[in-house]
Amino acid sequence: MTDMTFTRIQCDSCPIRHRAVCARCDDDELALLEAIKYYRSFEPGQTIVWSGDQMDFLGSVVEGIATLNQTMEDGRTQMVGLLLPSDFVGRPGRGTAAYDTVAATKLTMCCFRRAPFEELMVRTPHIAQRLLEMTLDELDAAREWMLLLGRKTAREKIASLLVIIARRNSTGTKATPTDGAHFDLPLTREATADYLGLTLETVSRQISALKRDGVIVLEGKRGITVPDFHRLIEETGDDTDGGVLV
Amino acid sequence: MTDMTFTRIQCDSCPIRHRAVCARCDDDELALLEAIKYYRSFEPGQTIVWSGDQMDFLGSVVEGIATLNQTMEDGRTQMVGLLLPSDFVGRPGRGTAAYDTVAATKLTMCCFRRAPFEELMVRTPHIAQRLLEMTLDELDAAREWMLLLGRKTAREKIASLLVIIARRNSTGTKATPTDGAHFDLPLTREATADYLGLTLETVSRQISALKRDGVIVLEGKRGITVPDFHRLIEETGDDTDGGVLV
DNA sequence: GCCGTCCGTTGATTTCGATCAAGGTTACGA
DNA sequence: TCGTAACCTTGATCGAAATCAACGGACGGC
Repeated sequence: MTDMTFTRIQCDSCPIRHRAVCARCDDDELALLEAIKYYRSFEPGQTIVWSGDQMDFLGSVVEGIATLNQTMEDGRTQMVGLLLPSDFVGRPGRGTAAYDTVAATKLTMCCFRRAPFEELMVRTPHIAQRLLEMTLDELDAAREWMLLLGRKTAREKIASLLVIIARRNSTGTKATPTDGAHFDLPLTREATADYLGLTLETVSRQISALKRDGVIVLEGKRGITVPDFHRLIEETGDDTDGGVLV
Repeated sequence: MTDMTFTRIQCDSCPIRHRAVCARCDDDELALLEAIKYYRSFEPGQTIVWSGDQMDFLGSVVEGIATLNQTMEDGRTQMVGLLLPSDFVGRPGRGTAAYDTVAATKLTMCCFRRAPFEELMVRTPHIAQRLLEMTLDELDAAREWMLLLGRKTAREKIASLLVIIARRNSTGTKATPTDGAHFDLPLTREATADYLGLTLETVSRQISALKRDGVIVLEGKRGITVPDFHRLIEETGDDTDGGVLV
């Protein structure tokens, strides 16, 4: 299989085409994007970019999960971004990474070389408009995350994370999964702790507590089944009257 | 003074023109913006928009301070946005507010009616590009805030907030104020607590502690002088090697 | 098979910030 | 001038999560 064929095969299912920058591109523009596009793979735990490094590409997650992390001098770490398939990575107009970008699982990214992408963006207004929409969505997610970090209890934090993962896993954005939903927690206890602003011991204890109380069922270390999804949502502390907003 | 005159006078010093959406507008476009623009004033404590309400305008803060707040069912509140003069409010493409927007001080906003503004945005690509830049800046700020909420101690949180306020107060973005910098904390202890994910008692205690340790000097309840700015920065827990990034 | 490493769990104890409670100060209106 | 309400401070105590510590299971290499 040649590189070219590989690229085309990926492209058919590439979320870029469907949910990200090219959502409204015509064929000519898509051809230009194809020309500056390439794929990269990473292993779990591998750091893609270090904070402060030059970052000569932008891109989207095709498969797997990446995280953005901020670390203080003394080692305290806070995750500030969780990138699932179709999420965009990198900031147009700035070539320097502000955060460590780390592969949490086996990861495939679809990258665009920075300079030609930014050129294309200037010539193609709806790319900036689409990126604006995506960035506003990310800002909303960040603000919900801030409520979680600042005001929720450890138990509510865990429940909230499970709901977020379950929702992104089920088809359709923001869909409420059916009862009995099953999914894998894609993060280690430590990464989960960094997401939630907790220690890994507290994460472990609270997951055990939710299991003990029958809110979730564990299969192995990572597999999770939710017998009653509404019950889990109640544990998050969020408004239960459904996500009308966002 | 007629309304029209008032508008024009404000416009000369209106941050909209200089730092927000019209940064690169030509005269025709500016004239269009003028036509759909109006000013609104609010008193401290007044809620501008409630979460879930219809929001038929977008705009910028001209003078004073507004906050975005998220509240849980049981009353726990987290501030998720602090809007200083020149900051943009509202989300193009969504007419429903996601957060409570509250005036923290006497406040003047410059508003654009939603429908014509969004029309103008479609016709004028660099407005979307400018808004994208601003939104990315806000996202960066939100992520720094997440580190603060998730991993910093109460003392570090207070110090970080003081640095943020002092920097925005001094001329030039991200400038490091001179030693002896003096400014007013524009938030009540309660609003400060909602910003930092603390209780108002803890805020009060930590401010007293920083005063006791000579890091800051208080003048009245809100006035603050920083004798040694570098000393304050050390208290934030952030990298001391200066904001090379952002 | 055995060893070492990584990941996760659980227990004992400590600690930081929350909570409960009491006053103090300032501003403003009657 | 006094009274009151909003805002702030400080003290005593409590509790949730951090920290310190030990252990167990899964996996991979030798």
